[in-house]
Amino acid sequence: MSKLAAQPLYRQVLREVMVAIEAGEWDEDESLPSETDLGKRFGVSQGTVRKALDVLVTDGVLYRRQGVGTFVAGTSDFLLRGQFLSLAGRDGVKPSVDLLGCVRIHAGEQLAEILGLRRGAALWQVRRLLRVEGQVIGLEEMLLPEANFPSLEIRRIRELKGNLRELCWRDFGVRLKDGEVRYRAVLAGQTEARLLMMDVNEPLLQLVRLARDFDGKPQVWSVAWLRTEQLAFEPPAQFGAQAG
Amino acid sequence: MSKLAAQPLYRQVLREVMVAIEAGEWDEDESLPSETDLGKRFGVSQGTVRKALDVLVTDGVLYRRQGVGTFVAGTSDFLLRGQFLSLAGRDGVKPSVDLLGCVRIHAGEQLAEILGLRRGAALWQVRRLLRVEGQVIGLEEMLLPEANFPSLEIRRIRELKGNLRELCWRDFGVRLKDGEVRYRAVLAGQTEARLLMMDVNEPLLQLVRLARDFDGKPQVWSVAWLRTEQLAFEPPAQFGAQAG
DNA sequence: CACAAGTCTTATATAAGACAAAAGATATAC
DNA sequence: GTATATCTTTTGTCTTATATAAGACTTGTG
Repeated sequence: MSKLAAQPLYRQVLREVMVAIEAGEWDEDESLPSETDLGKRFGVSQGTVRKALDVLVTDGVLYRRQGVGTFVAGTSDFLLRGQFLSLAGRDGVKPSVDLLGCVRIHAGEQLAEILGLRRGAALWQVRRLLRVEGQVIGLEEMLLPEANFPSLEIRRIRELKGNLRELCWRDFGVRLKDGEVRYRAVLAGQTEARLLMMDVNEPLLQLVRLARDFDGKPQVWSVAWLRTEQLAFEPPAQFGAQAG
Repeated sequence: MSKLAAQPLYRQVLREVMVAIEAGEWDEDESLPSETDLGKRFGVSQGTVRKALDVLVTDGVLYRRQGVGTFVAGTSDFLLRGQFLSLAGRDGVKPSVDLLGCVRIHAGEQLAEILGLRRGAALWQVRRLLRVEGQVIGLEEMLLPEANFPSLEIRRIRELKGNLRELCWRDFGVRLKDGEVRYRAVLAGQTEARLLMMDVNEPLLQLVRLARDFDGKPQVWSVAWLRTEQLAFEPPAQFGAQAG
């Protein structure tokens, strides 16, 4: 391991592992080499590798199974992380996704500023429909700078089953890190009502998120509108060892 | 440290530290003994203590400052964790709280089941109003079993500035752990509209949470209704070492 | 005396190595 | 053939040693 950096060893290991993942060295749900082997490779102890992997596990990049191995976590999709729960019940469901379309638009002033672009910059707008048991339950819209994702094709999105997150780093080398989500309650407008097959002025749960890459650069702006008459939305459980 | 338990050492330490905190051995923002000293006390090494504290830090029970010490985190209040952001802006504000009242009601069937009580069991209903810059922005309602919190007095709640969380473990020894929050969009009804000084059928962001104690027993059911015309709600950032 | 630079003490933070526990795979007994 | 033991590989736990950070204290200097 290079000595030049003034960073702790485990941070350097963390970085290297992250790079390897980004390079596609191990596929999704494929096991990494054992902590011991990674230790040999980087010239550090198993414990140090472990500490690095700990961070990636709590970040959701990896998951572990004792006695078996450490695996690359599926690059689960944007706002879809999280589940829907019936108002009384305890068991949640994940929605299925239908790609609606992918068109080229231009950034408004606000959006341009948020994404760090000049006004009027070209953007891809991708829209998807969320369903639970056939019922349309949500609409999701993502905006990506064309500069960073030059040849975004709907065909390719379909190939990856609409998983934009996966696509971003497979085809463009951009590994996205989730940002904070903001919640609002809004009334359905014309567009939403039409796509979600509901009446206007019905309440919708709106989620907004800015996803950045691991260098902190803004990459994807996404907004979702969810119908919550029958189901409530629950964001993904955050990790960290369970207390008790 | 007692050897009887078939749990890892650091879990036992974790438990003991938690008990000590619950017993009020160290006040809010007061530093714990050093990791080394705690190690002596429990008969384990500094590293083991550290691992236990790690969990409590990511759980938000403690916080650390290198070279200084480890401190008991303030028992910040329920749904108030989280902040409000103006729709464009990036800097959030925390709302101020006004206690509306505390009355004794009886559990309906559903609520009784959720809280693990018999139907019709007595509950305390506490209501609070949230304000940002004077503007009423939210209503919060909490329901606590009278059995576990026998003498809940509005005077006492006021004393602790409406911080129910603090009150729960100061006066009743119940340390609450946050549960997952569920989100919905609803329309304002008569009651909400009146208390929030708005029209009926305006959209409201509804947050529902079941808070349990550290033994997993359900303790407090809370619901909040938030106006999000001007501001969006952002839940608290979850911890875990920052990647890099 | 005032003030800044060094250094001492006490914290947390990191690293390595030894060992334990869990999960599969494989061999063995019956 | 099937159940049970044992072997191997992997993650998980724990200790010891050392590094780094932050204040307090000391000391030199105008």
